[in-house]
Amino acid sequence: MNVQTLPASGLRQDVSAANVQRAVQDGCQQIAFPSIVVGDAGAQWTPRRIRRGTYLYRAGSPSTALFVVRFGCLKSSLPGDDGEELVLDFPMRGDLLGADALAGQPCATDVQALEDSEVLVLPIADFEGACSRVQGLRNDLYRHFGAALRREREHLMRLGGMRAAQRLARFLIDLSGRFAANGYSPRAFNLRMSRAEIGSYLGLTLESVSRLFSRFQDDGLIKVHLREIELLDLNGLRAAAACAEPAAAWHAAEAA
Amino acid sequence: MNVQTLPASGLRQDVSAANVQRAVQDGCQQIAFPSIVVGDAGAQWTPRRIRRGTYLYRAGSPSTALFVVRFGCLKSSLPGDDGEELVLDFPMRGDLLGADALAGQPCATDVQALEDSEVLVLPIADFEGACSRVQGLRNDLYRHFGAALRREREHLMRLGGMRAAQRLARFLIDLSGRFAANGYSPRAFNLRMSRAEIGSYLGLTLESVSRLFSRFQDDGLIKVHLREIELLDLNGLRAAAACAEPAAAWHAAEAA
DNA sequence: CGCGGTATTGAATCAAGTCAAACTTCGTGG
DNA sequence: CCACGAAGTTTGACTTGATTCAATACCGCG
Repeated sequence: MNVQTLPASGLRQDVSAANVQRAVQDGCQQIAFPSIVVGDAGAQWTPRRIRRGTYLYRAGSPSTALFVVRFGCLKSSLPGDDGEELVLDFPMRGDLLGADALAGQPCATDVQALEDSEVLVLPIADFEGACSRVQGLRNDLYRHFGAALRREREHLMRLGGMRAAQRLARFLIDLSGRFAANGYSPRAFNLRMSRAEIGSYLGLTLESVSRLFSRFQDDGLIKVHLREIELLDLNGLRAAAACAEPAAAWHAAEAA
Repeated sequence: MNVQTLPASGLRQDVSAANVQRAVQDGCQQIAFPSIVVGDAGAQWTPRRIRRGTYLYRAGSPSTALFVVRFGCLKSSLPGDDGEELVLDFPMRGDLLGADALAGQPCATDVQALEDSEVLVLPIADFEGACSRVQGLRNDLYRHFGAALRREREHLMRLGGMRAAQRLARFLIDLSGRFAANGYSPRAFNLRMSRAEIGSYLGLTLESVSRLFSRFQDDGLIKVHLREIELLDLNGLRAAAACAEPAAAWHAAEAA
């Protein structure tokens, strides 16, 4: 098992396209919580709905529970001192939230639902008890932490050493994989987030994001209209994601 | 206790300047492992020296242990597919390494000593046992994970929404705090890393880093010669770190 | 139908990257 | 001990990718 390989997951086994998408380079985001699914004594987890636009929690508020996203798409962001927010992640199915609770720290981020979503809640008070009862919960947790750190590293890589086009291409491939793992099509999906939010996440301005979408479309890599997006040329996208030379491979197609 | 506040630490109590430096904005990097220091049954931790330039572990190798840095300064980096490395962090005293072991994953990063260093080693096989024996170890671990995530968030912020000068200023302030917490002077210290490594860490080129050092020096904020650095005007640096407008406050001093 | 929020597009600017050269420091070996 | 070479650093000139400012277009909704 190497870095790219994912741990076997009970959560994912019902998803048909998962295996295909697993290969889409950085698939690290799938965090499995088999112990939750198997469930038995894990009955402590209670579902909770979050309507679009509402917050699961806000930065600074006391952290009281762990959450696992069951479905939907959220946004976790760091509210900047200047009013501007910095988008850190778009948590989706299987992602864990509220880890600050374990450390006994107040919430460090805002978490808002980008669409109607549902999370499973485990009050932190019940955590130790649940751990001793549910075999594997703690291991799942460790795995999650590892995955979260790896995910952030990926993100750092995007922000640190990549061109704008690369970042966006990777982002799309990444999303494709995650949506696929959630049972949606890996080729055509619906961006839950605005250009501004994508920009913040990728360290770009919303205008740059918009421009790049247009350029990708002109190059025949994608078809995009507002938040509807279709990936036409996965390989081309991968090339754009990998290639430091934007004028190379996928640009040649421009002439055709 | 809020986000900025640090947990009480046995590791730090002998350090005189610590309290002063604690205030230096994002002091989150101090991860305390009181349970190690208190030690008693935690005798499982064995020290290990790492000479400058040698690796503690390499990406891809099986992860066998947890490590806590006792002294020295290391570099953890993601070896890029293209040969270029991406510097993720400069672990120092109190920082935990090898968390991949908990998740049962192979090492994801290279970790190399930038100076002669020492780490404490806990073989992963002994981990559960140590947890049950040493009260608080698991909590320390959770705290560490929380801190690590918060630290990465900080880093993301730097890379995402900040100008080059801001990033470097924050980096210096950050380093100052960490060195201080390790018993060194917060005002004058020795950079353990090259310009290229700083650049990689901050998402800049080495030339940009060099230029910015020169500029800070011209503006009277610092004095720098090779890797010897002295912070002359902490407040000015903080202003540079905070201010999105590089031409503002601290630039006025240029005229004087 | 008109309005507000979101997205696209264009033109001008600027920060940072790239390429290249000179200089310093340091370790090595003649 | 000094000369040499390698590695790391500084600085300059130039290029360019991305931001900024601003105008226009579009979609959804009351």
